[in-house]
Amino acid sequence: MIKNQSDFSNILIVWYLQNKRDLPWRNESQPYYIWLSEIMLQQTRVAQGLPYYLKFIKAFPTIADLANASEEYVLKLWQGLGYYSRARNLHYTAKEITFNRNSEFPDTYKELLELKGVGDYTASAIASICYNEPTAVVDGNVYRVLSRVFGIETPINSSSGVKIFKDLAQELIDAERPGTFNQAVMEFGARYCIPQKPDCENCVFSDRCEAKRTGSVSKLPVKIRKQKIKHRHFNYLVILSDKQEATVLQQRRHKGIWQSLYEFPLIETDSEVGESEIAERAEFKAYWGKNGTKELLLFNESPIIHKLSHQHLHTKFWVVKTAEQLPEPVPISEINNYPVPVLIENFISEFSPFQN
DNA sequence: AACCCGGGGGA
DNA sequence: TCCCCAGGGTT
Repeated sequence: MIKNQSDFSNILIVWYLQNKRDLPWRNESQPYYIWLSEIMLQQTRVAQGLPYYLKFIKAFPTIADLANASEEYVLKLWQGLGYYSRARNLHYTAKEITFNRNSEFPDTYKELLELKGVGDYTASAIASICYNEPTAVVDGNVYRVLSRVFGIETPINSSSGVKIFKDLAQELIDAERPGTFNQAVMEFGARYCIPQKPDCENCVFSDRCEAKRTGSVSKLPVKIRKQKIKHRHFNYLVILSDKQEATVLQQRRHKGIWQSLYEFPLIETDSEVGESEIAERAEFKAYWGKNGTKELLLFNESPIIHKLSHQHLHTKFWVVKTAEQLPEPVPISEINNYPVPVLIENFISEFSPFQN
């Protein structure tokens, strides 16, 4: 077992200094860059978030640049990264700091926690990395490392588990270099103490890891509940104007998936439907008019199943060629300026009339 | 406490 | 297929 706090911390930090990746935000101490990277990496692998981080700091070198951008442009750059409320909250908070707080970034855990989109993890990360405040981070990596090294079987997503792991991490943190400690635990979890088949024999904690001693590495951390997948049926009306120079996009305003992103006019049904059902819907008839729809044809015969972590979207794209004047036409040449879900982006890139 | 929110990658 | 990812917000 680990004898004391400095024992765990020292072993860990030695490993970290020898094995850490050279990531761009590790060369920064400006809170804006650390904040940006932490928001982007929430529930997101470094490999996936990295190109977005580089794109953002290039487009928005300062927090004021971000604050002065339009939400639509921020969402466009965020497109494909998922969890779009992160982008909306990021933009909201950039404006809050720039315009209401005299461009002064909060510099304590407590104040950071008040920012929209900043929870316990992110506030701890920024406070420790930027301001040397000894506040321990607890993310998926920390849960895994601590549950194994200390043999803790309390479910990580129970209220008692959250407190137990936070308290333990707080006991273990190196008060002299909290930012290094926090990043070290996470890096160790991400690169060595991995979910599946970690190399326990050569681990720096091999002689004191409780899970290794009891052979329970593969069972830790314990996690309860599994969300069940919900199936939905989407029918998109891909409107094509007479000369095929314009289409129609609508913004998703209500709460739910893809809030604030754009999509084609949507008909959601309880089950898969055919052409006759679509033709009866008011949403379709709105593009019918006196001059008549010239064509209604199905782009994909079998539904495209777009899989989110908690929903499967069975999707049909219905191409509607109409002679009607479109209410708010979107020129095809501008379609790529709109932030859209990956499901829509994939269709756009495959649908020949939308290619230049 | 339970549920919602994306998309991608690894085994 | 299933799991998980440098989590946070809402109800």
